[in-house]
Amino acid sequence: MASGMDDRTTRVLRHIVEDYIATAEPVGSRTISKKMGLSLSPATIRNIMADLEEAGFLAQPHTSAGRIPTGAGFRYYIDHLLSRQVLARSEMDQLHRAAGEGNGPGDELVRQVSRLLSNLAHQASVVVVSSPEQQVLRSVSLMRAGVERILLVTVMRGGWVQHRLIEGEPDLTGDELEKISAYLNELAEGQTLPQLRARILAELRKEKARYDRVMGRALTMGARALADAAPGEVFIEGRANILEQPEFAEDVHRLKRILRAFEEKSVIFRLLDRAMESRAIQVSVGLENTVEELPDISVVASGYRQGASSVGSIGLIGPVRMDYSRVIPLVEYAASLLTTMFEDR
Amino acid sequence: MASGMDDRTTRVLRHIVEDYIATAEPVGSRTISKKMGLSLSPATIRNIMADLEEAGFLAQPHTSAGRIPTGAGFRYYIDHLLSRQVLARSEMDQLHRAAGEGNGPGDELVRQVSRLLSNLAHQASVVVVSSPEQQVLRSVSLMRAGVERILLVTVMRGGWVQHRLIEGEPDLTGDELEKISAYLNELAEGQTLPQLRARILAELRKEKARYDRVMGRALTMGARALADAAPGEVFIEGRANILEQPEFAEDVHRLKRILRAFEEKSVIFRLLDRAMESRAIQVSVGLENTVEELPDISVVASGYRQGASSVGSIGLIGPVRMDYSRVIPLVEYAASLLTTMFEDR
DNA sequence: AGTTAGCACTCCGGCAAGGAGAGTGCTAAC
DNA sequence: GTTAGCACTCTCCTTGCCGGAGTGCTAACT
Repeated sequence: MASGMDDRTTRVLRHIVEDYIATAEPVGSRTISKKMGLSLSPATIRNIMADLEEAGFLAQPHTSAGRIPTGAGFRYYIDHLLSRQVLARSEMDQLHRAAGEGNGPGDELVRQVSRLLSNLAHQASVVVVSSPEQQVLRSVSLMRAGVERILLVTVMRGGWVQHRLIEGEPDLTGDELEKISAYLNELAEGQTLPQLRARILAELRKEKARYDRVMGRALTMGARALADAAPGEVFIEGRANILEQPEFAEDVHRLKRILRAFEEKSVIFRLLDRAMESRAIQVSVGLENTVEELPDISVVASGYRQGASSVGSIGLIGPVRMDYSRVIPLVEYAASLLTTMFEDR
Repeated sequence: MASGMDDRTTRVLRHIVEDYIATAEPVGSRTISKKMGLSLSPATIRNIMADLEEAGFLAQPHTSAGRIPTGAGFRYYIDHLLSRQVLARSEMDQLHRAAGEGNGPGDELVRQVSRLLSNLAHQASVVVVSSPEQQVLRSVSLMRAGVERILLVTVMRGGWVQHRLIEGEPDLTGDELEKISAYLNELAEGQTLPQLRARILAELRKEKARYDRVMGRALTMGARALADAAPGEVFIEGRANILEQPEFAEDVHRLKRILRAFEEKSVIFRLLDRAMESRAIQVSVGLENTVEELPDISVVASGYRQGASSVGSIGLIGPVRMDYSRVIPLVEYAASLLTTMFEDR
């Protein structure tokens, strides 16, 4: 069906989508005719438009307005018609610089890149960091954090730092704590969290642990602290950019819905979920994204990796009318930048 | 001048402010007359209103509209006329529960409380955490974070965790790192960051350091990592709540300005700056707050303490038309809650 | 002297009518 | 299959008008 369109028809569709992206207004037959160098008259374009409407790619807000692309129209455009823009040297440089500045622990890095991405694209940018469950540990440390409070700090490959508080631990001497910490660190290095858990349980079962007090303590504390899986994280930057888009500036209700969604991390998680798995860039248009609360927004996202395993994804969220030809390369570049940054960490 | 108003005049002002807070619309003489039990006729009220306008407490949007309070009007109301609402038991309980859930490291605690505060008040809530410079260290630890990368983790009293990356450190054996870490930890406990810096420099000057390799390394690394002061942090919760306020829903431009300000942490810092110093609650109305970008918003904030020293402040940001009688007790309670939470940490 | 009723006046908001502009669909001719 | 022409539709903007809300002023009242 979709492939049953001839070249001329698709060219018209393409022009309509691009004009609509540029102007945010319904586009009429005359405009397209001019844009195509008057090789076809407005009347002909109108016939083609009628066909496209019947096929579900266009819609009319009202009888005598121009056409606007439907979700399906955008989808077709993205899949078949889109020609990517080449990123400007300066944009790539800016992204690199942002990544360079974010040389703190992992979160600073992604945050900086995300912020710049959002400004370059004039959309809100979102990064999700997957739950650290699959990630590989580099080191762990136990630190005193208060009376009967101990902090377990874990550092993952790639520079992610996490900490969890263990409460109600009877006090230990500094020396004991150091020993316990060192012992746990030894067990942890190179393991994933589930592996470490399993390892701790295995060690606990060994007889020796029962006799060595320090070891025993280390293991039970480790088991306690790691009992429940750590959640992933979500960073959102450039919220104000979405106000740049006329569709949101006008419709306060939509704006409210999307800002509320930003406060609810689980929603964002679901939104970028698919991108994390896949290696290619993902574009969800309007209703396609599985989040009921936000039927009229698009998400362009791409996963980034740490070595072979995907550890998160970065993307943009905005109205369906987005400049995909520019935004898609941007997101892709940002994701690949993150991947390389994490490579040598 | 201000105190030169008789009781009747201030009562009228008070009713106008409260009615305006409730309805967000200019209020007329008839409304006030009714509200005061018709003890005064609309005509009399009009005369009083004219006086109040001359004194700068009221303004008319246009000739035949009612009056709305000016910034000065709100100021006077807050300083002299306000009667605080008593918090509902359930609200206090909710805040306590939020504080209980946030039993992770410090930031989770303030975040949870801030979020709930924002929902109870229907405003955006902001917490700033002062730069950790004045805070007292509980423990530090050095951890391996990558090739030639070491992470310095510091835990403050009150459960604040910070980490900084030290790059380009030649690799050490695990054993060496542990020793260095332990030594630094010993130096750090009970010190503030500046004290620790001074102490490290003093130790470095001692002869012994030159001979003990581990010690020497520990000190130079410590000096490097702590060279520049750590910045404070800012958390903003409940951004979407400001859309509840009709003044923002209507005026997209204002909305944009405030959302942009939220992305610029330094602005928020300046806004809550004053509250951090002072022990009492601070209310800045409109132009009073020193931030040029946001002349038409109010900030209600209060510092919270860790023992004797103030370590941050929590507050609400919204339109000048805020329900101060409710919001002020809320913020105060939240701040005192944070203070008690940090007490036993 | 302060308070009040009465009244003319102003301004906003809503509504209807009318015209311009944009764009369509259809028909008939090329 | 393409195009010109034309009638039609719909939105949007302007204009004018009316009712409502509220004010300020004046003159009468207590």
